[in-house]
Amino acid sequence: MSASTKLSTAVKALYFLAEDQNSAKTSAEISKKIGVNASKLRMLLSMLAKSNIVTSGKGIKGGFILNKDPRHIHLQEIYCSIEDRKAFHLDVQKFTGHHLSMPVQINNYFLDLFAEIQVDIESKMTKISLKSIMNQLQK
Amino acid sequence: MSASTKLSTAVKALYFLAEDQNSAKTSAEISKKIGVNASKLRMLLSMLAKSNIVTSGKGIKGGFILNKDPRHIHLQEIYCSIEDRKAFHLDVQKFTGHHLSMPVQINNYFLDLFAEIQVDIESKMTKISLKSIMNQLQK
DNA sequence: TAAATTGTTACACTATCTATAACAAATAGG
DNA sequence: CCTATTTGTTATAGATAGTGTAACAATTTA
Repeated sequence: MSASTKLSTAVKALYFLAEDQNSAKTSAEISKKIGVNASKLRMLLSMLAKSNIVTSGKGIKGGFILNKDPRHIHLQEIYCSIEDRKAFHLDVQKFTGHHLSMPVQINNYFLDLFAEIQVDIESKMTKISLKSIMNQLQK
Repeated sequence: MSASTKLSTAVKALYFLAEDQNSAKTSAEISKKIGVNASKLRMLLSMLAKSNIVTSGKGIKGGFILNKDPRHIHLQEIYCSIEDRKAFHLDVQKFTGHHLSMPVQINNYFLDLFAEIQVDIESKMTKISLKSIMNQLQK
């Protein structure tokens, strides 16, 4: 599952949970609603539980409940919870030459450039809350 | 080869060609210089030739020559030449439900968001020329 | 004790990536 | 015209990663 698919899947699940914060929803219910395999959903939701974005419970009365105000859940927070890699991870060809050789310098140049882009994207995602997405879609 | 590796590899090759625009360099020479397989380099360079960023010639006196002023070659141009996909291609989970269902709406939301990020990145890459990279590395 | 549900691991299948090889087509020089 | 060289493109075999699902221990409720 790509990082971007993970993110949109997590938002779909959280959106569904946000619609009713009173009763727990099972992975099977969420799966039916958003069309993603229940086992995969549990993998994502267990990570969101570790970040306290949702609470999870096992057993007959178990399932997942949103644990925060949707106004205070931001895309950046969701992303960090479910994905280790940078949002727009980029790699550069390794080159085992002299540390000041041109290829090594260019690798470093691109690492810096990509880091800069990463900062831009993170600042963008930090400004987007689950609530703002919900408002926007209901227009 | 990932899109980002392609880009940094192309820049390394172009950098090398920019250092001497008078004589053609073979893929074998470039390969030795930047540590990338000659066959792979030819694939990249043949695309750059189709975009007229380099010229290519076959035979004994053949090879590649930079065909533009490094001040007028921009990252965006290099990227478009060697890669069809968007720089930061992101995908969203397909969901074959009602066209106004929540999952479909969220897919569309993310497609828009990612397109917006793409525009930001392209404008950033448009401002960076090969010459500016060369200047920066020689500091 | 039984049923339900999470959390995690495993697994077979597919797809993608990687690195290199191979070779036709074109070119230059003699 | 012949030979050596080099690009441009295709193929290919092996490795790596992604996908979708299943399985099941651990936990919880009743």
